[in-house]
Amino acid sequence: MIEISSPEKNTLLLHDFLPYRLAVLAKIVGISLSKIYREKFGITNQQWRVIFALARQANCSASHIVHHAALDKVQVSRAVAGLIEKKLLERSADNIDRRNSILNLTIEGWKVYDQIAPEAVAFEARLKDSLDEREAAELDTLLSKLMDKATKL
Amino acid sequence: MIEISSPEKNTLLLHDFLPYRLAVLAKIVGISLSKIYREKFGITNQQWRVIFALARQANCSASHIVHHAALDKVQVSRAVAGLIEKKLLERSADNIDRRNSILNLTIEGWKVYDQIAPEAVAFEARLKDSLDEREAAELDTLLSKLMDKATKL
DNA sequence: AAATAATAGTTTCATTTGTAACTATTTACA
DNA sequence: TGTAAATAGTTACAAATGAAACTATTATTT
Repeated sequence: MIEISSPEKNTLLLHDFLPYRLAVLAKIVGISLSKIYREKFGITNQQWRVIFALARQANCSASHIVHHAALDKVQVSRAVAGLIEKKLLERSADNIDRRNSILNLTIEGWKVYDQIAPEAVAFEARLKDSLDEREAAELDTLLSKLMDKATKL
Repeated sequence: MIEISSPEKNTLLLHDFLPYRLAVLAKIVGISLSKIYREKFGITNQQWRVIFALARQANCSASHIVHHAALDKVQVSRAVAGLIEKKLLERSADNIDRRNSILNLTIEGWKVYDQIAPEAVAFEARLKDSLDEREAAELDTLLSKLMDKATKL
């Protein structure tokens, strides 16, 4: 039996390697998106996620954000400090458990959210533009499956 | 006509937001994968990409790697310097155009590649484990489309 | 041929990030 | 009750990163 030799037989193709593709795609998308909140409002990606999470759920603690924005507690702590300094967020004490802080967007914070959110939605729509409805649904399923698997590796 | 009010009508769901999902997935996958080259060989992600690119194409310049490993020239410069120090890579001069360097894996570099590559392939296979053949092909298509779109935003 | 621009790559410096150690408070348990 | 463990969050320090300035060489223009 003849073995057909191929130059790529044992050579990994970076371009096709799934972790690489995900990293490059996520980075490009992230940089593109960040222009919306960074250039206009001087907000970092982590700060944006905190705003995003607080818009969804008011009166929550930093650790709540940790679990809902895929940030670690140091990142949240720093993002919150930055947002408080910008007066987009305010912190009050939780008298039931004084380890917790209670976080809320300020009026200004909501204004920023209300300006960025529609642009973010539009950005996502443009990104998905080349996908039809079936493909978009499929993408959703595939990302969920991969996410699920990745957290169990 | 009655408009059904939904509490989420205008609230962006971070969890469903495509750029966020891509960022989180890529990060988790990347961290998981990095254990293969980081813990065993003390190699960074960027160094790994350079090795990966050089395994594919020997005798190439740093700028060739820039274009084939999604790194900028500073990242490549630093990764190359680190790999030379580890004696996994060697640099020679290009006498036709002396601005270029000519990069090659050393024997040691190939040994490292030969150890990591199969593990990387196995890692990717595990990640794709939950996808059937059709889904894997679909993922490929969707990532290509998104990548294409993202570079044009 | 001299001056200018372009390319390849490196270095520097300021900012960001990650890890670990820390404070404060609450919970568990012996 | 008192001591240890757990949780919430911050701070400090080292390492990684990004942007800009820099060196060296080659290409282009006049």
